[in-house]
Amino acid sequence: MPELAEVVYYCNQWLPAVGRTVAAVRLHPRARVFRDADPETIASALPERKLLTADTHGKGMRFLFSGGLHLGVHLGMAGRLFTAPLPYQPDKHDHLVLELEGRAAPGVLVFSDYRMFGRIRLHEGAEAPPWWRDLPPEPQDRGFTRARFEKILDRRSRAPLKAVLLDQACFPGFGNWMADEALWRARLFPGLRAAEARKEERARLYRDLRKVARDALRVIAPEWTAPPANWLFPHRWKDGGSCPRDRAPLERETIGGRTTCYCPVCQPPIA
DNA sequence: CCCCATGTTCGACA
DNA sequence: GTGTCGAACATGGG
Repeated sequence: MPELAEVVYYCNQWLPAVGRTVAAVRLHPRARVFRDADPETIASALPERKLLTADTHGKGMRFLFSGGLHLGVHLGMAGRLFTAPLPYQPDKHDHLVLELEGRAAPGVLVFSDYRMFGRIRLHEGAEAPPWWRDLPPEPQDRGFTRARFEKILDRRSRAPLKAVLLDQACFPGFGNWMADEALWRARLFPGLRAAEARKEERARLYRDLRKVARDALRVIAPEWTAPPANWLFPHRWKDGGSCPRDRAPLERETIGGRTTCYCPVCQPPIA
Protein backbone atom coordinates (compact mmCIF):
# COMPACT_ATOMS: atom_id res chain seq x y z
CA MET A 1 0.00 0.00 0.00
CA PRO A 2 2.35 2.76 1.04
CA GLU A 3 4.43 4.72 -1.44
CA LEU A 4 6.32 7.97 -0.96
CA ALA A 5 3.57 10.19 0.43
CA GLU A 6 1.73 7.47 2.33
CA VAL A 7 5.00 6.65 4.05
CA VAL A 8 5.32 10.29 5.14
CA TYR A 9 1.73 10.16 6.35
CA TYR A 10 2.40 7.11 8.50
CA CYS A 11 5.67 8.53 9.78
CA ASN A 12 3.74 11.60 10.88
CA GLN A 13 1.48 9.37 12.95
CA TRP A 14 4.37 8.67 15.32
CA LEU A 15 5.63 12.24 15.24
CA PRO A 16 3.66 13.34 18.36
CA ALA A 17 5.92 10.99 20.33
CA VAL A 18 9.07 12.98 19.59
CA GLY A 19 10.49 13.99 22.97
CA ARG A 20 8.80 11.10 24.72
CA THR A 21 10.53 8.14 26.32
CA VAL A 22 9.77 4.49 25.74
CA ALA A 23 8.61 2.72 28.89
CA ALA A 24 8.00 -0.79 27.60
CA VAL A 25 8.05 -2.78 24.38
CA ARG A 26 5.62 -5.44 23.36
CA LEU A 27 6.36 -7.53 20.28
CA HIS A 28 5.85 -10.89 18.70
CA PRO A 29 9.37 -12.35 18.54
CA ARG A 30 8.67 -14.77 15.71
CA ALA A 31 6.89 -12.34 13.41
CA ARG A 32 8.43 -12.25 9.96
CA VAL A 33 8.80 -8.47 10.11
CA PHE A 34 11.76 -9.07 12.43
CA ARG A 35 13.65 -11.19 9.88
CA ASP A 36 16.43 -8.58 9.63
CA ALA A 37 16.51 -7.74 13.32
CA ASP A 38 16.89 -9.45 16.62
CA PRO A 39 13.57 -9.07 18.47
CA GLU A 40 15.23 -9.65 21.85
CA THR A 41 17.57 -6.75 21.24
CA ILE A 42 14.68 -4.52 20.20
CA ALA A 43 12.75 -5.40 23.33
CA SER A 44 15.69 -4.76 25.62
CA ALA A 45 17.29 -1.75 23.89
CA LEU A 46 14.29 0.55 23.44
CA PRO A 47 13.03 1.07 26.99
CA GLU A 48 14.27 4.32 28.58
CA ARG A 49 15.22 5.75 25.19
CA LYS A 50 13.79 9.07 24.10
CA LEU A 51 12.53 9.49 20.54
CA LEU A 52 14.54 12.34 19.02
CA THR A 53 13.61 12.49 15.35
CA ALA A 54 11.53 10.70 12.77
CA ASP A 55 12.20 10.88 9.05
CA THR A 56 11.52 9.13 5.79
CA HIS A 57 13.40 8.36 2.63
CA GLY A 58 11.53 6.77 -0.23
CA LYS A 59 9.52 3.94 1.29
CA GLY A 60 11.77 3.73 4.33
CA MET A 61 11.55 5.35 7.77
CA ARG A 62 14.13 5.94 10.44
CA PHE A 63 13.28 6.72 14.07
CA LEU A 64 16.26 8.01 15.99
CA PHE A 65 16.31 7.41 19.74
CA SER A 66 18.69 8.77 22.35
CA GLY A 67 22.01 6.99 22.70
CA GLY A 68 22.32 6.53 18.95
CA LEU A 69 19.62 3.90 18.58
CA HIS A 70 18.10 3.78 15.09
CA LEU A 71 14.84 1.97 14.46
CA GLY A 72 14.18 1.31 10.75
CA VAL A 73 10.66 0.66 9.53
CA HIS A 74 9.52 -0.46 6.09
CA LEU A 75 5.80 -0.87 5.62
CA GLY A 76 5.89 -3.42 2.83
CA MET A 77 2.51 -3.86 1.19
CA ALA A 78 0.12 -3.54 4.11
CA GLY A 79 2.03 -2.02 7.01
CA ARG A 80 0.87 1.03 8.93
CA LEU A 81 1.79 3.10 11.95
CA PHE A 82 -0.62 4.61 14.41
CA THR A 83 -0.95 5.72 17.99
CA ALA A 84 -3.49 4.78 20.63
CA PRO A 85 -4.30 5.60 24.24
CA LEU A 86 -3.38 3.35 27.14
CA PRO A 87 -4.33 0.75 28.10
CA TYR A 88 -3.85 -0.80 24.69
CA GLN A 89 -4.84 -4.31 23.75
CA PRO A 90 -2.75 -5.31 20.72
CA ASP A 91 -4.50 -6.78 17.72
CA LYS A 92 -3.06 -9.98 16.30
CA HIS A 93 -1.36 -8.07 13.50
CA ASP A 94 0.30 -5.53 15.79
CA HIS A 95 3.89 -6.74 15.75
CA LEU A 96 5.57 -3.92 17.62
CA VAL A 97 3.99 -1.79 20.35
CA LEU A 98 5.97 0.89 22.17
CA GLU A 99 4.43 2.06 25.40
CA LEU A 100 5.43 5.60 26.32
CA GLU A 101 6.26 6.96 29.75
CA GLY A 102 3.89 9.42 31.34
CA ARG A 103 0.21 9.99 30.97
CA ALA A 104 0.17 12.34 28.01
CA ALA A 105 -1.23 11.30 24.65
CA PRO A 106 -0.26 9.26 22.79
CA GLY A 107 0.02 6.27 25.09
CA VAL A 108 1.42 3.77 22.60
CA LEU A 109 3.06 3.63 19.20
CA VAL A 110 1.93 0.71 17.06
CA PHE A 111 3.39 -0.95 13.98
CA SER A 112 0.81 -3.20 12.39
CA ASP A 113 1.16 -5.32 9.25
CA TYR A 114 -1.14 -8.22 8.52
CA ARG A 115 0.81 -9.40 5.48
CA MET A 116 4.23 -9.04 7.11
CA PHE A 117 6.03 -7.92 3.99
CA GLY A 118 7.13 -5.00 6.15
CA ARG A 119 10.44 -4.94 7.95
CA ILE A 120 11.89 -3.69 11.21
CA ARG A 121 15.60 -3.01 11.69
CA LEU A 122 17.70 -1.82 14.57
CA HIS A 123 21.12 -0.24 14.64
CA GLU A 124 23.11 1.25 17.50
CA GLY A 125 26.03 3.58 16.93
CA ALA A 126 27.09 7.18 16.53
CA GLU A 127 27.03 6.91 12.74
CA ALA A 128 23.96 6.41 10.61
CA PRO A 129 23.18 2.75 9.93
CA PRO A 130 24.29 1.27 6.60
CA TRP A 131 20.68 1.27 5.46
CA TRP A 132 20.38 5.02 6.12
CA ARG A 133 23.63 6.14 4.52
CA ASP A 134 24.46 7.46 1.04
CA LEU A 135 20.82 7.55 0.05
CA PRO A 136 20.02 8.62 -3.51
CA PRO A 137 18.08 11.87 -4.01
CA GLU A 138 14.31 11.51 -4.00
CA PRO A 139 12.53 12.52 -7.21
CA GLN A 140 11.06 15.66 -5.63
CA ASP A 141 14.48 16.84 -4.39
CA ARG A 142 16.49 19.65 -5.95
CA GLY A 143 19.33 17.17 -6.23
CA PHE A 144 17.29 14.97 -8.54
CA THR A 145 18.56 16.63 -11.68
CA ARG A 146 17.68 16.15 -15.29
CA ALA A 147 21.22 14.91 -15.87
CA ARG A 148 20.76 12.24 -13.22
CA PHE A 149 17.48 11.20 -14.81
CA GLU A 150 19.09 10.94 -18.25
CA LYS A 151 21.86 8.75 -16.84
CA ILE A 152 19.29 6.41 -15.32
CA LEU A 153 17.44 6.05 -18.63
CA ASP A 154 20.68 5.48 -20.51
CA ARG A 155 21.78 2.78 -18.11
CA ARG A 156 18.41 1.00 -18.16
CA SER A 157 17.96 1.47 -21.91
CA ARG A 158 16.29 -1.87 -22.63
CA ALA A 159 13.91 -1.87 -19.69
CA PRO A 160 10.30 -0.71 -20.02
CA LEU A 161 9.81 2.73 -18.49
CA LYS A 162 7.42 1.24 -15.94
CA ALA A 163 10.14 -1.09 -14.63
CA VAL A 164 12.65 1.76 -14.45
CA LEU A 165 10.29 3.95 -12.40
CA LEU A 166 9.80 1.15 -9.89
CA ASP A 167 13.55 0.86 -9.21
CA GLN A 168 14.00 2.16 -5.66
CA ALA A 169 17.68 2.90 -6.20
CA CYS A 170 16.69 5.35 -8.95
CA PHE A 171 13.27 6.67 -7.90
CA PRO A 172 13.02 6.15 -4.15
CA GLY A 173 9.41 6.12 -3.01
CA PHE A 174 7.87 5.39 -6.40
CA GLY A 175 5.47 2.45 -6.40
CA ASN A 176 2.87 1.03 -8.69
CA TRP A 177 0.37 3.85 -8.64
CA MET A 178 2.89 6.71 -8.79
CA ALA A 179 4.66 5.10 -11.75
CA ASP A 180 1.38 4.71 -13.63
CA GLU A 181 0.35 8.26 -12.72
CA ALA A 182 3.61 9.74 -14.03
CA LEU A 183 3.50 7.78 -17.30
CA TRP A 184 -0.12 8.72 -17.82
CA ARG A 185 0.57 12.42 -17.26
CA ALA A 186 3.52 12.25 -19.64
CA ARG A 187 1.37 10.38 -22.18
CA LEU A 188 3.88 7.58 -22.47
CA PHE A 189 3.12 3.90 -22.94
CA PRO A 190 4.48 2.12 -19.83
CA GLY A 191 6.01 -0.64 -21.96
CA LEU A 192 8.10 1.82 -23.97
CA ARG A 193 11.80 0.95 -23.57
CA ALA A 194 13.87 3.72 -22.06
CA ALA A 195 16.09 3.90 -25.13
CA GLU A 196 13.04 4.41 -27.35
CA ALA A 197 11.88 7.52 -25.53
CA ARG A 198 12.64 10.61 -27.58
CA LYS A 199 14.14 13.71 -26.07
CA GLU A 200 10.81 15.55 -25.64
CA GLU A 201 9.26 12.43 -24.16
CA ARG A 202 12.05 12.12 -21.63
CA ALA A 203 11.65 15.78 -20.76
CA ARG A 204 7.92 15.27 -20.15
CA LEU A 205 8.50 12.22 -17.99
CA TYR A 206 11.12 14.01 -15.89
CA ARG A 207 8.82 16.96 -15.33
CA ASP A 208 5.73 14.90 -14.64
CA LEU A 209 7.25 12.31 -12.33
CA ARG A 210 8.59 15.08 -10.13
CA LYS A 211 5.19 16.73 -10.19
CA VAL A 212 3.53 13.46 -9.19
CA ALA A 213 5.89 13.15 -6.22
CA ARG A 214 5.20 16.71 -5.09
CA ASP A 215 1.45 16.47 -5.67
CA ALA A 216 1.29 13.22 -3.73
CA LEU A 217 3.17 14.78 -0.82
CA ARG A 218 0.86 17.79 -0.84
CA VAL A 219 -2.41 15.85 -1.09
CA ILE A 220 -1.71 12.64 0.81
CA ALA A 221 1.05 13.26 3.34
CA PRO A 222 -0.73 15.71 5.70
CA GLU A 223 -4.28 14.30 5.96
CA TRP A 224 -4.48 11.56 3.36
CA THR A 225 -7.01 13.51 1.32
CA ALA A 226 -8.57 11.56 -1.55
CA PRO A 227 -6.66 12.28 -4.77
CA PRO A 228 -8.66 14.50 -7.15
CA ALA A 229 -10.67 13.07 -10.04
CA ASN A 230 -8.34 14.56 -12.65
CA TRP A 231 -5.60 12.16 -11.56
CA LEU A 232 -5.41 8.66 -12.97
CA PHE A 233 -5.39 7.32 -9.40
CA PRO A 234 -9.12 7.27 -8.61
CA HIS A 235 -9.91 5.49 -11.88
CA ARG A 236 -7.16 2.93 -12.11
CA TRP A 237 -8.57 -0.06 -10.24
CA LYS A 238 -12.21 0.34 -11.10
CA ASP A 239 -13.45 -2.05 -13.73
CA GLY A 240 -14.78 0.12 -16.48
CA GLY A 241 -12.68 3.05 -15.35
CA SER A 242 -12.11 5.68 -17.99
CA CYS A 243 -9.33 8.13 -18.71
CA PRO A 244 -10.01 11.48 -16.99
CA ARG A 245 -8.44 13.21 -20.00
CA ASP A 246 -10.28 11.69 -22.96
CA ARG A 247 -12.83 9.34 -21.37
CA ALA A 248 -11.44 6.32 -23.22
CA PRO A 249 -11.74 3.03 -21.33
CA LEU A 250 -8.55 2.33 -19.38
CA GLU A 251 -6.57 -0.84 -19.95
CA ARG A 252 -4.74 -3.05 -17.49
CA GLU A 253 -1.76 -5.15 -18.44
CA THR A 254 1.22 -6.67 -16.66
CA ILE A 255 4.28 -4.56 -17.48
CA GLY A 256 7.52 -4.64 -15.55
CA GLY A 257 6.05 -7.45 -13.49
CA ARG A 258 3.19 -5.40 -12.09
CA THR A 259 -0.39 -4.70 -13.05
CA THR A 260 -0.20 -1.50 -15.03
CA CYS A 261 -3.06 0.82 -15.87
CA TYR A 262 -2.86 3.11 -18.90
CA CYS A 263 -5.01 4.87 -21.45
CA PRO A 264 -4.72 3.28 -24.90
CA VAL A 265 -5.70 6.57 -26.55
CA CYS A 266 -3.32 9.09 -24.96
CA GLN A 267 -0.61 6.51 -24.18
CA PRO A 268 -0.76 4.49 -27.39
CA PRO A 269 1.08 1.17 -27.25
CA ILE A 270 3.86 0.83 -29.78
CA ALA A 271 2.97 -1.76 -32.39
C1' DC B 1 -11.91 -23.26 -5.04
C1' DC B 2 -10.13 -19.25 -8.00
C1' DC B 3 -7.84 -14.67 -8.61
C1' DC B 4 -6.12 -10.35 -7.05
C1' DA B 5 -3.55 -6.89 -4.02
C1' DT B 6 0.04 0.85 -3.61
C1' DG B 7 6.40 -4.48 -2.15
C1' DT B 8 10.91 -6.84 -2.10
C1' DT B 9 14.00 -10.49 -3.04
C1' DC B 10 15.90 -14.49 -5.02
C1' DG B 11 16.93 -17.97 -8.44
C1' DA B 12 16.70 -19.54 -13.20
C1' DC B 13 17.35 -18.23 -17.63
C1' DA B 14 18.27 -15.57 -22.22
C1' DG C 1 26.72 -7.12 -16.68
C1' DT C 2 21.37 -6.50 -18.35
C1' DG C 3 16.86 -7.75 -18.26
C1' DT C 4 12.67 -10.96 -17.79
C1' DC C 5 9.89 -14.00 -15.49
C1' DG C 6 7.93 -16.61 -11.79
C1' DA C 7 7.87 -17.82 -7.22
C1' DA C 8 8.04 -16.90 -2.55
C1' DC C 9 6.73 -14.43 1.49
C1' DA C 10 1.39 -13.99 4.50
C1' DT C 11 -3.17 -12.52 4.70
C1' DG C 12 -7.59 -10.98 3.39
C1' DG C 13 -11.20 -9.72 0.07
C1' DG C 14 -14.06 -10.42 -3.97
